[in-house]
Amino acid sequence: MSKKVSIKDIAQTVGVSTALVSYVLNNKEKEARVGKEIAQVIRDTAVKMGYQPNQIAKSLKTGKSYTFGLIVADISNPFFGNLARNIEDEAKKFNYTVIFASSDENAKKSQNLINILTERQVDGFIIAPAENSQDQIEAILKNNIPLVLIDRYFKDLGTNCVVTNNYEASYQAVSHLIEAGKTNIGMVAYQTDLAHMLDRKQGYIDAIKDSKQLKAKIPLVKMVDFNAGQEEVEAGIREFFAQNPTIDALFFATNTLTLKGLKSLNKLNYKVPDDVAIVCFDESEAFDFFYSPLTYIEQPLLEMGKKAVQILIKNISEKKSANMQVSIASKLIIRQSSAATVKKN
Amino acid sequence: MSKKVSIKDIAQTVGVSTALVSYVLNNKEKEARVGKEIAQVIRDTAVKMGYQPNQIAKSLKTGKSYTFGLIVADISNPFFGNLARNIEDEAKKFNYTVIFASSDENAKKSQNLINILTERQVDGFIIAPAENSQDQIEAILKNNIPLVLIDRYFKDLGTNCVVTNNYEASYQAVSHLIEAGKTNIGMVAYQTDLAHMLDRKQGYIDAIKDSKQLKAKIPLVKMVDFNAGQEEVEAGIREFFAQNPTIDALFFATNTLTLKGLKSLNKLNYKVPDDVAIVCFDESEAFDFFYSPLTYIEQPLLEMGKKAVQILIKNISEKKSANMQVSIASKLIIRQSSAATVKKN
DNA sequence: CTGAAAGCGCTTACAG
DNA sequence: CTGAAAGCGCTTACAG
Repeated sequence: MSKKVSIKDIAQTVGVSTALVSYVLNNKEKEARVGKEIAQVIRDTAVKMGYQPNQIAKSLKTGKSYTFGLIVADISNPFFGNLARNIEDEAKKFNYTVIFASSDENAKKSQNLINILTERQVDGFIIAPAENSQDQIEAILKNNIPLVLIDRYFKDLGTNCVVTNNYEASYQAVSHLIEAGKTNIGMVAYQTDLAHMLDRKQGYIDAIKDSKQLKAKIPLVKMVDFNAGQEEVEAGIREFFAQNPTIDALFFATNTLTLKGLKSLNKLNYKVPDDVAIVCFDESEAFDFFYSPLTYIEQPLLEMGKKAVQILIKNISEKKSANMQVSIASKLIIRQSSAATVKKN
Repeated sequence: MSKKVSIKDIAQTVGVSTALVSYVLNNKEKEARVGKEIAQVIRDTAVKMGYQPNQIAKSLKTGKSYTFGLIVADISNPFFGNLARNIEDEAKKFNYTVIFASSDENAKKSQNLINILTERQVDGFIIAPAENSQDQIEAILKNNIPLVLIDRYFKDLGTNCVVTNNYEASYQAVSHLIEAGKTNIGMVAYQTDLAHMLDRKQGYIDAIKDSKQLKAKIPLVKMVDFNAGQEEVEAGIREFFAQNPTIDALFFATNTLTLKGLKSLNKLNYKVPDDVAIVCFDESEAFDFFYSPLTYIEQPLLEMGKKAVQILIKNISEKKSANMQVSIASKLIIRQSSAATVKKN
């Protein structure tokens, strides 16, 4: 029923101009040198009338929305859910609000989301870019909208980005498997040109190639489509083993791949770690409950989220700030699934 | 570099008034009876100039932001992440955008978020309310902002809400345990007055009391604080068993409780289902990987998300639409963790 | 068929 | 110390 109260209503009630009310309510009394008593009256009246500022009007006038857009592949994936939560918390510290959206790894959807968010005048973007969305990212830049890529990035674009050390982490994880005595380590990865995935693959490949221990230094990578369901992953893994019967360890490139992969291994009756040792990128509650707790690469989600927001805020407030490419170290958590091979004799 | 192009820029370029441009770009040519050729010129020019409407300005004028606020306990909890995703998708169908926020079950944070979102002129709220936030919900209503509660609700308030059939689902789950031959079924729940939790508890209690099979019809409920960490839950469960050594089944009230509970059982060396059978509310990827795959209550997250959005949109568009309380049936997924007791002789 | 004008709720030089 | 006024980018009666 009650109409919303505006600055004008307060001004009329107190008997001053809207300018004064605005100054006081924005704590600019000193700059504007507003009388102390009248300031107090304005403040009290605002409270009494239940005034809530209209951010939309403020935004239109100031050109700042104190909002930014977060585009991830899928907010229901706990990896992104956690990232989103950390981003939300950090954004709040700067009085920013987050509009989130899921692109499903789909460039068309991604473009659509970018348009919607741009029209809503977000002050900046944090994006985990989908494949083939490079031109969209460039367009944002050309529009002079601050932007930070997260999780993924584009090598050719010198944009801000915050990622984990994909190459090194993979290299380390695979080296760990080699040290554990595994001799035929396969990798299961997504079929994509996105740099983070290529880095993970390259880390795997180089660890194999650099190894002193391995006799056969032949990388074995199985590619799976981004939208592959349980059946496709299962078929892929079956095929992988058929082509390479001597595989004794698998390195999974993401949490979603791992979950589907583990279910596949169960179905195919491979025992972890005796038949196949496992290491995977990302974490999941499920990894703790697998009969052979998984060795995994823990990404620094908290630091990544924080850093992304900080860079974005910096870009928003400073006219021309240099681009930053930040890589934050992840951590290999070693558990049973990669236990050392017991020598049989 | 390039300044954003406005309706005024287009008007000047074409040589017409901003009114015409507005009509055309909003597809109101017929109502405004704009000339066909000039309409086409306007459209072409808008595209050529790369025009993107300023939603903020639109909102200020029309009083509609096409945005709503989603407040959940924690977006990084997959339960809420999934809900959020379904809400996002449904909202998009109505050209709505979602601002999300996490309250951490904390009334103070919740109030803060509501204020922020109200100032941003959201057209409505979808809220999984925190404990003791009843007055906040009432305040939203008094402000005439459309609102739908989700997951949880307040019995005294006749607000819109979309929940699952907590009482019946619990009743059914516990009855299932009784039928499986369990004789001392305990429940682990959160200590809270929130109605969804009370309903789950009551469902448990009544199933015990109504049972024909059970000799001892004594409900055993262990309460745990909402913010309890792994240690507290573990201590609670240890205590629970100490006080009730004959417990042979546990019913967990949520996914987070279940995850901590399972870890506790592992530590305490209870075997599922032989020492304790398990049934839990909600689902989790982890449940598939527990050595004894869990029997759980699957909530209809897709339908809940959709329905909540639909009710909200209806409330926004219709001046005075009746409140709706919707309960959607969940589904008991029966697996090994609640396998029937084998009679020993 | 089209344009001039008011106004959404704010902020902020400017003038006094 | 305070007020009148312009203007952010739009929409929408109103008048012609």
